[in-house]
Amino acid sequence: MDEVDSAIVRHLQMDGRLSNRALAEKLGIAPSTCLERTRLLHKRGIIQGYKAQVSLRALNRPVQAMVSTQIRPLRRDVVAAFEQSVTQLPEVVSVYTMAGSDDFLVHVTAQDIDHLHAFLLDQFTNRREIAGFRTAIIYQHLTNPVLDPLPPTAEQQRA
Amino acid sequence: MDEVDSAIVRHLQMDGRLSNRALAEKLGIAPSTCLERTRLLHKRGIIQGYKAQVSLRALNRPVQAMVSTQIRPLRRDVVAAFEQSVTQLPEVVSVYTMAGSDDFLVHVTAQDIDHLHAFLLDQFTNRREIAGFRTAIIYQHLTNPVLDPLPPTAEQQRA
DNA sequence: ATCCCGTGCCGAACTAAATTCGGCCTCTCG
DNA sequence: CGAGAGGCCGAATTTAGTTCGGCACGGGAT
Repeated sequence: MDEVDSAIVRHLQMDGRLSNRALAEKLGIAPSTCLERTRLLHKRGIIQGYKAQVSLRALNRPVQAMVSTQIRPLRRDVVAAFEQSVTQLPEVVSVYTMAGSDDFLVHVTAQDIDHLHAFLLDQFTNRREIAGFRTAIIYQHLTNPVLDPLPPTAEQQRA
Repeated sequence: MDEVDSAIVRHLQMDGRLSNRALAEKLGIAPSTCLERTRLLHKRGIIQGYKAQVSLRALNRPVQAMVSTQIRPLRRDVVAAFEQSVTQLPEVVSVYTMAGSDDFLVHVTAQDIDHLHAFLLDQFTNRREIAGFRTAIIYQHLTNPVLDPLPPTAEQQRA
């Protein structure tokens, strides 16, 4: 993970479809070298994949909310089942498993407030393991375009 | 936005580097047609771009936390300035602007707990406009791989 | 019913990119 | 000082992206 690798990661975070040639040119290296580097970044699991960014508005899901959720009993199998099933609901964008008074933060999207309410009544109120939840509307969700690597720890250096 | 468009969106959410030819073959349409469709999805703003998914662990940032933040005064300019500056900090993954008792949820990453603590002391404790914040550690963050479009509203139908 | 036009799709031709691979350079270790 | 490994390069090949002319279908007007 030298400076070239980290530049590759930075560029591909901004534009995941940047062509290998264009990327090579930006970095001042040969396309074949760039390809090799990028392949290694995949193999090492540093680059996990590529995703299209889709407009929630265009998908007709302009309403977003964060649902703070507690489940009981807080057992391994119950936690795993909750994460697994909730993540796959179409209204759910992502699930944060938390330490603290809330066990999960569930980021959900809906067509409008009525659908959000219906979704919560159907999927949350009904579930036995859900001991309680609070819903907060999200006005806006901003994302940092680039996450830079940090210098490796002493432990990672040795590996 | 017919069934073909929505299939394109679904596939590109799962694999943003899927080649046009491979995508066309999956859908049973000609590459030229598929290219045309995909271009229109960009032009309409439905597909906003592509991003490489990077492993936070490989980037040496295994610790994640959600920081619930209140700012005062809750004025437009103060809110905008906060969002803008915080989103660009390297430790920040994303910022949710919220309704309710917390004004923001800030998703942050760090090398370890010590760095997280230092980051909060440097960037949050110091700021005048931050009236208070609570930090909760994130054990895990799962993401739904595919967000499907919802059928259009009556209002959108007319457009 | 028929003609006309617009829309969308197809596939061949062309342009450009991805990929492979042999060779070279450099650095390190014996 | 020589041998080997690693990494990089660039030409050649394979594969993909892109353009464009033409065809088919469907709707509306005559």
